[in-house]
Amino acid sequence: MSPNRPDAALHLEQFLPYRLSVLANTLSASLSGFYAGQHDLSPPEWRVIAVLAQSPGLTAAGVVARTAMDKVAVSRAVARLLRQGRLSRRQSAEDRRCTTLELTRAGQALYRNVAPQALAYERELLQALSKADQERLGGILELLTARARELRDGRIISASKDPG
Amino acid sequence: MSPNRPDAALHLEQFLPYRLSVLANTLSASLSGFYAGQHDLSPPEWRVIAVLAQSPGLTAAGVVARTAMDKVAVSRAVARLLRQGRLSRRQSAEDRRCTTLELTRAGQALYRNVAPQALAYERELLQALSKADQERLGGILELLTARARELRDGRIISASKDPG
DNA sequence: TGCTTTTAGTTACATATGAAACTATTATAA
DNA sequence: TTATAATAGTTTCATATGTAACTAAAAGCA
Repeated sequence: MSPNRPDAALHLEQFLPYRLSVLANTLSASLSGFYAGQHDLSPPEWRVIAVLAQSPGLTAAGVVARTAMDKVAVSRAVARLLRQGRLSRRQSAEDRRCTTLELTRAGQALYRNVAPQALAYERELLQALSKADQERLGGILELLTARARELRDGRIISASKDPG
Repeated sequence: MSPNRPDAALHLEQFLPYRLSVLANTLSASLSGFYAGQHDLSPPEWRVIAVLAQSPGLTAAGVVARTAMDKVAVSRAVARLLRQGRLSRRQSAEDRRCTTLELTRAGQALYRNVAPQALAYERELLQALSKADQERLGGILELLTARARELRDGRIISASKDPG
């Protein structure tokens, strides 16, 4: 990848991808415990609900495009939400391959119930940070996410030139 | 980050736990592709290697304590690393329940090979950020992780008093 | 038109993961 | 002591997840 001092030690608890993974998993465990315990809702299902609350009438592919979920996850979440009566779908007339998705009344009620609690959770979390850090965080995540995608997609082979 | 009233809409792509999850998963996919492709090594296995490189002679429980991994994951990773000859273990004389773990020469060689590449990857990633943001990030992650654990363990019920 | 490719979405399979049960050993305490 | 609880680590089982294969419909194109 890039030639650093080849003998630099890696300290796991200081390693950024590891730290992000631990944090994200901790949050995810809290939240999914809450979704599951209170509402019989898995995290992928919640994501689908949240996205459709904002953008009713999306197709499954549309949900995929807006959520970093893969299409199998979306397909399964949608199937379960349909069974639960939280979602309805209608085959498109022009293109009979796709179906558009909408929240039912029950789905909308669920969203109105869960969304404020999720936001309250986020607020509690952010109170760990100063106002200044809260404001930086959004930008930092955006930059890191963009870079992570570039690295994953191999658009960056090795840019660093031993910056010392 | 998000100025939300109790009835504010939740926008998934702005929701901190979601964003962290997407970022962590992207990084994890890159890295585990690399570990697996180049070294036949799973992420949990890599974590065990990294921790033992720093702290030889830990028990499995010691690895658990230092890594947010659960004991089943550690047990499985250790079993596989033993089979691969990357780890050795010795039953403790005082307490015959526990075994101490050490990297073999092969394990050490693997660590010396992978660690610099992982660090290089981290460096590439961090170059997305200004020097100032790089320095803030560590502190932010520490604060968020601590708060996330408090929330998960229920030590905080609801502290916020509508700060808006 | 008819052949090939692409896209939407589902299903099948193989692997990963975590909770809980289990084995073996040590600690506690009546 | 000897019953009870606690700890280290493994195994079992049930679920989650991703890859690849599949079906159906549409698009490209010869």
